[in-house]
Amino acid sequence: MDGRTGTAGTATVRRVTLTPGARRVLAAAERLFYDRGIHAVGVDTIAAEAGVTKKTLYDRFGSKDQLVVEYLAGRDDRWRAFLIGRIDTAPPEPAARIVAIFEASRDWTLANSAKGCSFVNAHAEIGPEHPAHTVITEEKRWILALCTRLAGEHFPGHGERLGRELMLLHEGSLVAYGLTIFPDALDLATDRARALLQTGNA
Amino acid sequence: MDGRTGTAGTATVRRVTLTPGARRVLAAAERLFYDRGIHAVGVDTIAAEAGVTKKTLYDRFGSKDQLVVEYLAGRDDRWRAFLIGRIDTAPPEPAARIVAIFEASRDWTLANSAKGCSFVNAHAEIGPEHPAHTVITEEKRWILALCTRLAGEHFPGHGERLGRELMLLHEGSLVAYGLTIFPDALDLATDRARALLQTGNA
DNA sequence: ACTTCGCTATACAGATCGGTATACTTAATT
DNA sequence: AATTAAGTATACCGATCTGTATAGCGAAGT
Repeated sequence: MDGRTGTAGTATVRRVTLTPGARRVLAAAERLFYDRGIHAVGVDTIAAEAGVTKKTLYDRFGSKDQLVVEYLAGRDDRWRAFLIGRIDTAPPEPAARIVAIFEASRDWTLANSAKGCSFVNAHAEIGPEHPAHTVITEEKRWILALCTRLAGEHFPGHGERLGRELMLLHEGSLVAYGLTIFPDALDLATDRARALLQTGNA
Repeated sequence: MDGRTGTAGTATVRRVTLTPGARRVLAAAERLFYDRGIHAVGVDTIAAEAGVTKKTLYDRFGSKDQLVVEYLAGRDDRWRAFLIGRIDTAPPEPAARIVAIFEASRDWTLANSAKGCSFVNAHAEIGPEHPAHTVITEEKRWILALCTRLAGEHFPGHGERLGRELMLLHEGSLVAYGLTIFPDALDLATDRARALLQTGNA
């Protein structure tokens, strides 16, 4: 996948050349931003964690804002690629693919999102004027569109409604897991999605 | 309700005397913290917005961390009082009371939470070591316990599972609304909750 | 051979951060 | 009449913030 224009890509193009130093900066930023929050982490900390000078960081990314964009766009890329891989290897029936979404989300979240959805968390810290804001909203619209399309194939005429209902379960499970409200949130959401697809409107 | 020990109260006690100045500080902090995020707002900004000197702010609250605690505890108090009022005036049947929760959440959110749940958003910014962390988790556990209890009265033996499923819908709707993924999230969650209570396990 | 690229090292700028100190005022309490 | 509480005004502290400047180094490309 070149930049962000592939099957899973968005309109946001990768603006930075990922030199070895830039890669380490991005890796450090992803960890620190997610764990501690965007505003709580300074560029000095990121540079130190990456074992890189601040000049390298600014030569590659130009600003902290842009680094935030790359942080979210990078997670977006990897998550979409992961999800698409799971969907492609799932049975072709739309219901099975929807279930595959929830199972992929569970596995991804267990491995990468102990504090919940990184996009939701970033949204809490930045306003609409921030260049990373569209990355957040587009990611959510993308999953919604995916759920809606598959739900429409499964239950023609009810794609819109079912897609949104699936999104409620999906986003709810990430919050419940991230805030440790209850432990089995990710599996519970999968169960509920399955039930929703069987009855259509129970 | 005295402090935070009433019907809707938690273990967190109000540690500050709410003098007129302190009230304006808290009002300004609530608005700024919610709109811009906790780390993005400085104490100077809050004091200026409240029309108060920084000394007054520190005389009343002692630290920014404590002000964050009061911010979240205050929202918690008002939201719980609002919700309990709605539940008390709803029909006594547990199903009707659960629906009342979702309708109350919708009305409260429309009036106070354009950017989604303030506790979820705060959780994105602070770690477990922050004194406000327990305010967040206790608020979520409280609603979960409330849903679980009512769901158990409605469907004996299935309170735990139904309560959690209701929480998925509730938290999901706040995210979907706060990130404007789709506009009717709050009403849709109410519909889904109603359906869930009718079939029990559809 | 010369230039460009990616990088280190260090120092610095101006602003803002959370928090404190000092001195004064005003109103209510005792 | 003396004290206390709640407040203003202002100045300051050291730390940290984002971002820039200067100088140099080694490897790769032309």
